[in-house]
Amino acid sequence: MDSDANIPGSAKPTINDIARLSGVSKKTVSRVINRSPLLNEETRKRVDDIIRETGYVPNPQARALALRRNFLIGLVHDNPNAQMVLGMQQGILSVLKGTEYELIVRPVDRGSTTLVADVRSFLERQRLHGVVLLPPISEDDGLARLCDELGCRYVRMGSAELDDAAHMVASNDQDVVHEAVSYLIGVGHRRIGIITGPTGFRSAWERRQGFERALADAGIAVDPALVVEGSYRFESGLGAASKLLDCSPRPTAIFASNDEMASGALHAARRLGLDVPADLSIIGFDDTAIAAHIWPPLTTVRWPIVEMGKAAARKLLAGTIDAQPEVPGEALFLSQLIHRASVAPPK
Amino acid sequence: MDSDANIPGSAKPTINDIARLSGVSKKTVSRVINRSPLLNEETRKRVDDIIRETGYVPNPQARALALRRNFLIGLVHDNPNAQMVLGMQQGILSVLKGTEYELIVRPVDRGSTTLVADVRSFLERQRLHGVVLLPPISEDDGLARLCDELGCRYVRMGSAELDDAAHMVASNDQDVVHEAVSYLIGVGHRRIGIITGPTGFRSAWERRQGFERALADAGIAVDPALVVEGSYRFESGLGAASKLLDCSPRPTAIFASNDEMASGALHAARRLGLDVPADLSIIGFDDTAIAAHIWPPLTTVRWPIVEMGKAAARKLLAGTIDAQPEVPGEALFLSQLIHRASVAPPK
DNA sequence: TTGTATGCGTTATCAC
DNA sequence: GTGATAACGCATACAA
Repeated sequence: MDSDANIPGSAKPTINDIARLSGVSKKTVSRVINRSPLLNEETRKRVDDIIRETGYVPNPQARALALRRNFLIGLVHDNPNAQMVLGMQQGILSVLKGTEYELIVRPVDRGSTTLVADVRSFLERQRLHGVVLLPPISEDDGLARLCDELGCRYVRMGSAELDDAAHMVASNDQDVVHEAVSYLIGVGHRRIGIITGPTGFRSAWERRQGFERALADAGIAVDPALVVEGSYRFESGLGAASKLLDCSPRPTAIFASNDEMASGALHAARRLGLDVPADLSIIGFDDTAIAAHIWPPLTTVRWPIVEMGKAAARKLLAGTIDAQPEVPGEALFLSQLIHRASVAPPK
Repeated sequence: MDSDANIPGSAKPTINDIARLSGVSKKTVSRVINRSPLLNEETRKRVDDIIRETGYVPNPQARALALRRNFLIGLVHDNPNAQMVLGMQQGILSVLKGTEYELIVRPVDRGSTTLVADVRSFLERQRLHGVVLLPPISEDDGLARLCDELGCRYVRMGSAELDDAAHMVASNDQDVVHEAVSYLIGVGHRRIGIITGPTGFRSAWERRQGFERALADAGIAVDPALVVEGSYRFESGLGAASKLLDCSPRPTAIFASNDEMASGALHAARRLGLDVPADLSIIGFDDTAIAAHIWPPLTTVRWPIVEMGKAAARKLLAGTIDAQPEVPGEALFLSQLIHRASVAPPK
């Protein structure tokens, strides 16, 4: 397919070439490109044919300048966990594929006092079509207001519904943890420990709430000694689990707020010569690659992260000519408990 | 800091505003922005002051249109493995941080017959400053030529030096695998199996070469039955290892061409009731999160992937005003063997 | 050393 | 329905 068929010098055709070749004005070509409704179907077709013949593609830079808006989607995050960033990227990109939109990745530093200012200058400069905000910075209402102020569409991803459906892609962390812990209780566990995520993370709070609610619903009091905070990292899981396993009586099960810490807990158990799941049951959260590949395979919670990425992109594209049918109620995504081999009844 | 200080209506200042405020022409302002050498130091300073006062930032869209070149770096890949994509991203972004460049991620499908055409239209449309090509598509010389033709800078990442230093960021896979296998031989192993990567991947070939060279150097013949191909996925590692462990006499050590397959091999050993490392030694490749978190912690090869990402970005930025000092000879990156607990002398 | 005129490729305005 | 003309904000060629 020679896309430069009618253009001498092999320069890429511009809107002017199309206008000349099809005997209409630039503006009319522009109308065809942008699917203007008030257009004679006949001229529409003629121009469209020329466009196809020449392989003309509008120049994104020129459009961006004229429209004061880029055809770019931003992924703004603070590197929470690799699995999440990559999964979201994958979901977003799969929706963007075939459209005129591209993905631009922008890590930020949530510790920085200039976070909002940084994002502001980024958005002002790049004039993005929209952004996806990942946790934990997605929990910052200031950023959402900033997007509104700058006229930049946004979708927040999070562990709870902290915005309206058009701006939110949420998972039901609290409920699924409730289910997981209830399952532990169901097979007979009574002393259950939790390794929480770090204070300040909404996901940490939601998961802990699910844990406590499950205990409460079963009439079990929460023993403060069985609640230890972690940082979502392997070492913190190792340390927290060691602490938990020092308690007496020892807990017979541990819910770790993510897989990495769960795998740390597994190591802690092994150091003490404890068999998992015979002596200690463990449930994680995330269903990362680790979960299925460690021994024993980890019972954990699977987050439909890629689907959430797709939903986020669809929300951002809503109303454009690249819009895809949006599934109604596509704001809340249900995580599910994946049963593997790290849970057994207590001895 | 009110960046709209002197601008009524709070519109962002343009080059015209700066020119007016500092009493010079647009062109002079443009020269200041682009660090033109032939400039009166005095006017330079005056304009610079105004720029700082107003918080003026040149509009990237307008620059892109005028320069026919965007301030964007592309990461083009075919989703080889999550660790690699993310590591490269991290490295690239850390170099791009603070510059005017942004990162745009573009997954492609190497199976598609239109791969080159797809990349071409992507590059033609986006007018990127440069691209980073990840394996396995980085091994495609056609893509490199395409970049040259389109005047798009590029850097290829790979397991061997398949381009000149300015366009290549390579790791020494063959040598480090030679080292790893020699180490196995050194502690006494004689029957060593290998789970290779899929045919057609340069990395697979390099690693296998390293394996065979190490055996040859030790005067050990390669037993074809001890060479099994995998797909770089967990299941293939499980299957390949099962095959290897079926041989008699059984191999006492296995080199798996990546961690995911190594972890599959670990599961295969466990199924047979074999103890690692007492009955079977295993070495992986990648040093992914899995490696340190499985049991026993996996001896593996660490790839300086983030550093390679940084180097790639630095090469792409060379010659720009955002250029960073480039370490000489920054084309070959040395992987290293990470000793953990999955290797022991044979019984 | 600095300024003027013009172009980059598209969209918006407002006529016809 | 369609078209001439002026933005959009910056850079380049060529003068001065």
